Amino acid sequence: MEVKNSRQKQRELTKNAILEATEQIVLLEGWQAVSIRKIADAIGYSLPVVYTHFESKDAIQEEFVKHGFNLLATAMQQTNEKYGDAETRLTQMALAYFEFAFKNAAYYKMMFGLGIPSCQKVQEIAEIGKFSSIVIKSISSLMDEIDEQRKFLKFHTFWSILHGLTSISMVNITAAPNEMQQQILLDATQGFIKNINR
Amino acid sequence: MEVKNSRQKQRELTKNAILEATEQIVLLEGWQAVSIRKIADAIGYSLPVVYTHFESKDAIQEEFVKHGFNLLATAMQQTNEKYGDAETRLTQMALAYFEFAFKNAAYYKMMFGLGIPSCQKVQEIAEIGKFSSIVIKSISSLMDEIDEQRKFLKFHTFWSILHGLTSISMVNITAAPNEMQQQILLDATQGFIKNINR
DNA sequence: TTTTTATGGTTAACACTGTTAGCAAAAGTA
DNA sequence: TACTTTTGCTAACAGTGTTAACCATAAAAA
Repeated sequence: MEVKNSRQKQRELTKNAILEATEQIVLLEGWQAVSIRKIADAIGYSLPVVYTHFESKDAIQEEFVKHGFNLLATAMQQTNEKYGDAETRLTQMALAYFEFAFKNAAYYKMMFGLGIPSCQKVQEIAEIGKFSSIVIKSISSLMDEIDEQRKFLKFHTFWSILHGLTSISMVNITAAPNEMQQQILLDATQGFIKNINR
Repeated sequence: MEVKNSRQKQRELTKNAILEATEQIVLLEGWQAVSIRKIADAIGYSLPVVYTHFESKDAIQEEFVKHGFNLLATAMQQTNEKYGDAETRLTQMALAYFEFAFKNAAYYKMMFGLGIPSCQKVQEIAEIGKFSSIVIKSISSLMDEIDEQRKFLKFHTFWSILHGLTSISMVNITAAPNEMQQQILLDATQGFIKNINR
């Protein structure tokens, strides 16, 4: 047990207040709406006080990224404990991951640096159609069925695999070596092709 | 053929100059380093001139997102034409996608709103370890092998699938319906599990 | 108890950012 | 030549992250 005098206690309290105030803004308006002045306003102190607890705005974000990964880890832990069979366990973990990301969208976006495209107009960019039609054509030549919706589903799956690997490599989180990245790509593609006709 | 007087010609020229100047900055320092004043400086005009060609900074970005998807589409097209066998064609497309993303990293990041995490410090966040160790444990219970590196590879593959689907859904590019997203998730997970022992 | 010393907090400023209003000069049209 | 339209400018507004200079007040030393 460490002894804390009232000074240290006070410091910790206002540091927590900063994080809570920031979370309020993040959840309501997203990280891009966070400003040091807003935080200072919310905790009832003047602006430079924030800088006595965090050396920059990035430092505050880092704290949130850490917290986000902690939340994700516990969500996975809980799912892990709930199911006995290894296969359903992994499937449930996939669902839990997905659920986490959308229930904590603000956190997830911060964790992976997502969110610049305005989320509204991007849907209307026609250029995406060119890309998807080419890939869909290539995928459907491997499929027995000709159901349009299943083709679209498979395309979305394939694209997700590609984009996921790419963006994780790009943010360089796990710092996997270069030749491994290619192996991962081929590994995932193989699994996709194998499963293409269910 | 439309007749363009010298006024329209001039307008188009400076518009192109804006895009080229912006590209220079984007390629050298990334999109976050782009400012309207820098652009104006580069094209030798004053600041508000930029606003006579683009109504906002977001509009400029939109242009780049479009251009990025065009580049991606032609890369896929070229790969598509090069290979006869459907299976190798799809595999080569996966490789081409990956190559495109890293050769045009600045574009790719803009297209998917990637890049807030500082890319340097994120690697050192210990909290990621908790998450990955749990998932790796769950994956390895499905594997016959006990090679550490292969476990890590499989984890990376699984994570890529999850993150890819999540972030594409979150940016909401294709606007796939909600129940389909879950199907895609299960589809990809199934393929991954099926292929887990090669 | 008095005098330093450290500390929590303040205001004000710097150097930026995107965006817009108002005005002067140039170019095209009558 | 006189009038209208376009083009480009300076200056400003309202923000942003960050830091320097300063002032009380509380703790520590004399």
